Amino acid sequence: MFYRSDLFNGIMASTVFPSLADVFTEAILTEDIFQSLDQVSSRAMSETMESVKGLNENDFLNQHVLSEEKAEVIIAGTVDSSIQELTQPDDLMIPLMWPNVYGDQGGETLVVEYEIEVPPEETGEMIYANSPGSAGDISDFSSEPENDSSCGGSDGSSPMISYSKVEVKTEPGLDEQRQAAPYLPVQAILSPYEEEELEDYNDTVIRHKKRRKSDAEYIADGRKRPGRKKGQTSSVYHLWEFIRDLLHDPKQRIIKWENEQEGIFRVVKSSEVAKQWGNMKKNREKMTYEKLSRSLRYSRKEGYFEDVPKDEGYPKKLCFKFGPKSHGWKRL
DNA sequence: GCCACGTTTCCTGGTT
DNA sequence: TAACCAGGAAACGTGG
Repeated sequence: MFYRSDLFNGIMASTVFPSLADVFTEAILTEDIFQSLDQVSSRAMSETMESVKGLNENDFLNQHVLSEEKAEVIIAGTVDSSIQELTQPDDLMIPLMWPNVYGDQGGETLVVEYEIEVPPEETGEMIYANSPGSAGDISDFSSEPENDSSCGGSDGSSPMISYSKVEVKTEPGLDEQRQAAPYLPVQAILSPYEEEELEDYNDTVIRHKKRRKSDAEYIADGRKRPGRKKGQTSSVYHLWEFIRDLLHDPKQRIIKWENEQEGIFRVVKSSEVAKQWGNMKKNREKMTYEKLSRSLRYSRKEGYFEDVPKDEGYPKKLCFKFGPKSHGWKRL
């Protein structure tokens, strides 16, 4: 079973359609997807470019269903375990981080940090792909990079990418915990070792931020200063993504589809959903369904959810519908 | 430090 | 009466 967001949003959307760059590292959480991708990992990326010809922007969103056969053709070209230099938009096709989170492979995880800048003359504006820490980006628990060639070299040049490779050991028992809650991102369940590594990593990020170039340096380079722009979405794990991933988990019984084709779902155990959302956000016991539903109403205002059609027999309570700004909830 | 986003928290009032 | 819904207001955490 393939989910649209898994196949497209995370890997190719921003390549073909720069306007979709904000979903570049969308969560790839289902085990099936990892296995499928691994089996085809050696195929050339050029096949991907051939495969996506003829698709339009809507094919990467939630409006249409692609056949599984077509999806397999597309993902066949998307995976290449090698790290290559990124110098132009098409190079974004390279999978920038590809962890071995499936199967028992000793807990090794390859983490690749990256930063991509597309020259203004090619797109009319700068594009910044999501950085580690975005939704579904499991590199959050990575250790401090061993080889940080991050942007802004000492010679004043501006490298197109930076990356590092690290190994993370999985503590005994974590696999079981993660299997018990497959709808949660990996970073939701961390070992003490990984928590420590995460702190180190965050410290590194803070130090890195302090080294950011000045406005004058960016102007001298003929570039815009990086930063969130109006309308640019956050890369944190959102409530609608949490609910979507819950619905993708066949084992859970706390939320269910009322009409999957329409994106209408119903909360079965409100307190349990709130509790798990609280755990996800490190909010623990403080989260309640009252607060969660308030967030949900705000999300509805923003378009991530929308009103459930009246007079169509849906429950009046605890029933919601995904909105136009959410995606990946419909199965292919 | 500023700013935008996406909540979180608290609240009042209404509905089922 | 409990549980849920609706939305205002302000604060907060995150990340560019």
